[in-house]
Amino acid sequence: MAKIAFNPVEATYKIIDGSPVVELYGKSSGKQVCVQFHGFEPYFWALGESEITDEKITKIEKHKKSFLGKEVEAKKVFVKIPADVPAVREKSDSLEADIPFARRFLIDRKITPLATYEADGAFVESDYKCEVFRAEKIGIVSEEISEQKVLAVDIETHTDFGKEIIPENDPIIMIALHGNNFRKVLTWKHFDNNLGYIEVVDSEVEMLERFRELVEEYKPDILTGYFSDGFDLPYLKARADKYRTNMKLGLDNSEIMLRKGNVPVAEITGIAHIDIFKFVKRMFRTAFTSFKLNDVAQELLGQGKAQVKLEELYASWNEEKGLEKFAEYNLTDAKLTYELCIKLWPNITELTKMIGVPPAEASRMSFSQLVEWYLIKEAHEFNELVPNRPDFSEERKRRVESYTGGYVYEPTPGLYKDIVVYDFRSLYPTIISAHNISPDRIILGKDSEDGVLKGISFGKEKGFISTVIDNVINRRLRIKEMAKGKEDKSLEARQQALKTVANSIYGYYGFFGARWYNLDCAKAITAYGRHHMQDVIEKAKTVGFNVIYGDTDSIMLALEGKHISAASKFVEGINKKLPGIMELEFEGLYKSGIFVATKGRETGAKKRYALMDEEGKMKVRGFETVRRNLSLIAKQTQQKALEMILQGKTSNEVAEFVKDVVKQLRSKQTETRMVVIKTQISRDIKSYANIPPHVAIAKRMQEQGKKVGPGTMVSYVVAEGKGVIRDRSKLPEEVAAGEYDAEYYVRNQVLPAVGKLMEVIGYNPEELLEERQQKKLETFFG
DNA sequence: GCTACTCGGGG
DNA sequence: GTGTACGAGTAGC
Repeated sequence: MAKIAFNPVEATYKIIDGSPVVELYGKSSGKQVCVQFHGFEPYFWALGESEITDEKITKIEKHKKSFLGKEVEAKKVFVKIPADVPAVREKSDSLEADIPFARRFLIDRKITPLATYEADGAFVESDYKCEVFRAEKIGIVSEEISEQKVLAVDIETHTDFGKEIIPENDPIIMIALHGNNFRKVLTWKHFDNNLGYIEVVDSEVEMLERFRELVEEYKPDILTGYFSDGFDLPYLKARADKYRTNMKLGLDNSEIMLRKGNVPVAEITGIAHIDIFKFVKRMFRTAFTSFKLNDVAQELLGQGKAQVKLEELYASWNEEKGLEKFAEYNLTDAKLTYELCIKLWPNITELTKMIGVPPAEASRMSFSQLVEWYLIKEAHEFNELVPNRPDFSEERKRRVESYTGGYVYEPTPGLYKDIVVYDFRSLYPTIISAHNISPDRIILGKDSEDGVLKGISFGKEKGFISTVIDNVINRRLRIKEMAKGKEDKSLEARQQALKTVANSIYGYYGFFGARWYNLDCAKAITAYGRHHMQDVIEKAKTVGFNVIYGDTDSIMLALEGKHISAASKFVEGINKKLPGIMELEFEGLYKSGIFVATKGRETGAKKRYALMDEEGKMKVRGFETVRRNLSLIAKQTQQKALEMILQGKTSNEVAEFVKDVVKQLRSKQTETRMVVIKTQISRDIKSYANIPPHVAIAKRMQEQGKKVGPGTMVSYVVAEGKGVIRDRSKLPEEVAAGEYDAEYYVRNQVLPAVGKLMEVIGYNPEELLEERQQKKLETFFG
């Protein structure tokens, strides 16, 4: 018998001689290994008294379990192979009959990917690309994780810029690889260069084969790319298919696997494929507005992509000229991707360890999935049975159910000075904990003791989910305590992971696809949230504060000459009376803020405001920010006007600025690029039932003999004329300078963008147009 | 207000 | 594969 220590990074299973064998791929003494485990039996749970018989059932055990607050006797029904489960589960009220086999193994054996385990057994013969170890026993050694070898991949294709990228037609012309002390750009045309990392082969197919070889030699544990689920890996596979060669990157010699669905996923057996774009997009969902590699890298790494004109690549390749800079560009993309993956790896690691699923999966999971898989893992620890997923009709029913959300205090439109903002720290998680909001503790028909909930209350004994969230919150507080004064990336990442899950549980209760879906819980949480908010607002007013705004968990007070310490003292008093771990905390102090009116009314718009801090940094919420189908002139005017107002410029100054923009538009001096609206064509032109402006443009482009299809970016300008917008839309090159419809841009773009701002500073937006009326009169009489 | 549609990331 | 999928914003009616 041999003993090895290893860190699993991937889990799957195979049927060998009619029995399932779990395979854990990972690292052992710096080398890739596949640890096989025989003898883990597939099973599911069945409720109810009735007898279940099926020839596929190998044995049935009886166990005492809890299920949604009830003690039940459940039958553990075993079958020979995982695929037997779907065939047998229909015969009873089954539970946990859809937990994938490899994941079931991880949960039951308490194996957390990336941690260190020891296996007893022996190496066996195989044709795999790594050694295969047959384990008799697997046990945890430590939670320590080993260093992972990361390889980033990026491809360039031969695509006419602006056209749809078609894998069947457009060859791959360069492939960049970037690892630790490893960089390479493969290509199949010779060109002069001083770059040491270029390797030239004779054809695309040779390049694909060389790529496969390089991956095999480098032996990465992690393969990463930017949007590689939807682009690089499927593309590599498609090109390999075309040449009837293979893209068998899997350690078990399997192909790249593409999961079809709404969201594409590419998988490689034994190597964790991380599409770092997906992870970034979830992690920074609210923090970033753009998720292009250049912007994300700029934000997280402080450096952007290599500056090239990508639209020149196509011709450059044809003419075999100027290719060096594109090779550099290609490598830079791979390098940035590599560095993003390295930088975010601690976060992926901590999420993996917390949720207990392999990194390739944890990195792609939505918030509700993270919560769900965490709860499934915990359920096993708590001897709880996992509820089933909703069926189609149940899901549809849930989709239309709605309920009251957070409390929003309606602001009085205006410009304010010296604003202090307080937040309830983790409002919903702390409510779940403090008020024991758990599906297994619901008591219907009884009001809560504090009088907040009517017709429902929650028992005193801690429930499953409220216990789980309690643990999560407490662990997070301990870690934050430990991390104090230190710069520990993994501690920071761990508290982030805990926060992510804690913050997602409320949304999970109300998510239509959730196993522990519970609208009563979701409603109770928001009811408590509204109660506590209203309570604070009322008390603030009582002691003489001017409450200007409040939304769900935050409240803004105008100091109006009061010292900030008066506000702190007030909040201290509030905190003493809040139940459990609930707490109101200081968020920030702002020197000015603007709140606008709702459309067509006098009342203050909710969720639409801008604040400016001492350093002049703006915090803009709810205004039209960066939407590409809004013209630049509208976006820029709004941004600038907001800035001026918050900096304390007079209403005359701001009005003059906007009037200037209007004047420029009307006097036809605005550059065409400022009035261009861009939209992409997504499908075949003929298949549109309705014709929006950009489709009308696309049709005309077709008539002119231009190739227009899915992927084409259509830019258009609304020109002067009669009828609906689509009849007046023209291609930017068709319009002469100043041919745009000034009135459209003034009234439909600029004015809506700044109108409400102008009202706040005492300007009737109509006044901004008056110049034209005068002009009209002049021309009439002139 | 509802429905149809687009977009994101990638070249 | 013992599974599975988005989510927000806009134009047109």
